[in-house]
Amino acid sequence: MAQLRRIKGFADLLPDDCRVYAHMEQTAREVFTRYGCQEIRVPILEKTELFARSIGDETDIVQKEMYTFADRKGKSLTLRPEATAGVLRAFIEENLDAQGDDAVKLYTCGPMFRYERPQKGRMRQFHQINVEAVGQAAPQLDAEMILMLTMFLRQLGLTALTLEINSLGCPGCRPAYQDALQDFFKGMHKERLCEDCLRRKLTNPLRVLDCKAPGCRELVAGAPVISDFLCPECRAHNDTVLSLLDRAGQDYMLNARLVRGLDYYVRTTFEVSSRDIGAQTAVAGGGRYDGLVKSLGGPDLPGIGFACGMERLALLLGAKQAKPVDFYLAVLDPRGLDPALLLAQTLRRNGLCGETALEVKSVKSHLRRANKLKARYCLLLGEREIETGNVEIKNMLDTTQQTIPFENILAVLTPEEF
RNA sequence: GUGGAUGUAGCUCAGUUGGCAGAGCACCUGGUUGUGGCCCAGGGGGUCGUGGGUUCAAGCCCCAUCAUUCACCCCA
Repeated sequence: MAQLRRIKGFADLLPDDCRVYAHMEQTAREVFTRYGCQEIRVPILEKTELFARSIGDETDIVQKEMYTFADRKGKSLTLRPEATAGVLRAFIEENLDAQGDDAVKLYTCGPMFRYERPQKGRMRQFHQINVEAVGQAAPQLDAEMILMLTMFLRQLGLTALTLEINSLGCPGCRPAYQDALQDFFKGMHKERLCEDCLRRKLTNPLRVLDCKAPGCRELVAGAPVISDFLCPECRAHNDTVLSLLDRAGQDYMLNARLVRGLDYYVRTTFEVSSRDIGAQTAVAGGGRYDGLVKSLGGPDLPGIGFACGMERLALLLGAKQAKPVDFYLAVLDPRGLDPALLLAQTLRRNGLCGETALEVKSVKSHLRRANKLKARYCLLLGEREIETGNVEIKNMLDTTQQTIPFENILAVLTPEEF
């Protein structure tokens, strides 16, 4: 019989992995809370239309990467490929703007799904930590979100990262830039632009800027830059954001070719990347999406958000050690099994952390196990102890050892001691 | 969707011109009548991804297939 295996691009996160993921989530929670963010959890399954409308029909995500299927009544549903659409849907549906706040800041984390070929740092099911801030168009919010992201990453101990920033303009000024780009690419011969870009220059000329083909990069170097086309409002917005980052001591690089893959971004876009995790370098990315909430049927509110890829952060973080435990209870005589379990229960009721042996073994083998668990104390319960009503307590760190009456254990093993 | 690489013990991997299936780590036991880590000795574990083919003989050569992985693409 063939063994059942996990499906392609879906990973089991084992205990060693989960410690790292829990650490990321805990750090995010702690840092984001300082900024007034609150947690929200939304379904991972939504109507297909939600993603098609928000992410953009022309994007690769919608065209070929979504897990879409019909439910039992024929409704088209999709496993979320990103979090923003679902969070904003909830924001609208639950009237979260009715609180009278300047901006509603929400974070969430969980699995996302994209049907792509897996490779290093790219899974079909992957995990993101996501933040959305809705209700404010002020550039100060852009700066705050970027600073919050970098504080989070620094708190995780990650420093060898690059922050890149760009402005994509707004519906007012971007068309002029797109026209200029199209003009620029119009005369380009097939030998110079790659196949994809020949198509892109008509459908979404901004994407050509992001192409990694050597020929295209060469060409793009001479292409018009968005900053020359920004309207006065976008320019002022961008200047304020950059100035605030400067004054906050935040390093960054301007990247006029930074174009994000989702259609809804306007003005500020940003990306954090690493060279140390393979070909997929982006660890976090986001931008402003004024207009998106309205286009999803909500009030006309501006917003900005970002996502962090947890798999990619995990590649940078490395393994996290298992925590030591307080005790391990070794049983050397069958009559000790019941008392051991009850004793362990008492210790745990008092806040201690540890395990009890479930079968009788040699002292040596018990101590080896205690050592492996990194137990601070190994309690021994054998024939001698049972007959005298004592327990032998061995301190695993300094190897000292004492015999004490069963009922006095808590006097020795107090939580304060740890 | 396209291209490359790799599938041998729980893990990481050796395996020569085709000739009895190996190491390190991990695990278990012992070295101490009831004392861990270090050290020493011993031990358990493998349909060599799967199915065909060539051969006296295949882990090794050929074909197919599945899986994994890296990259393109795209993105977190």
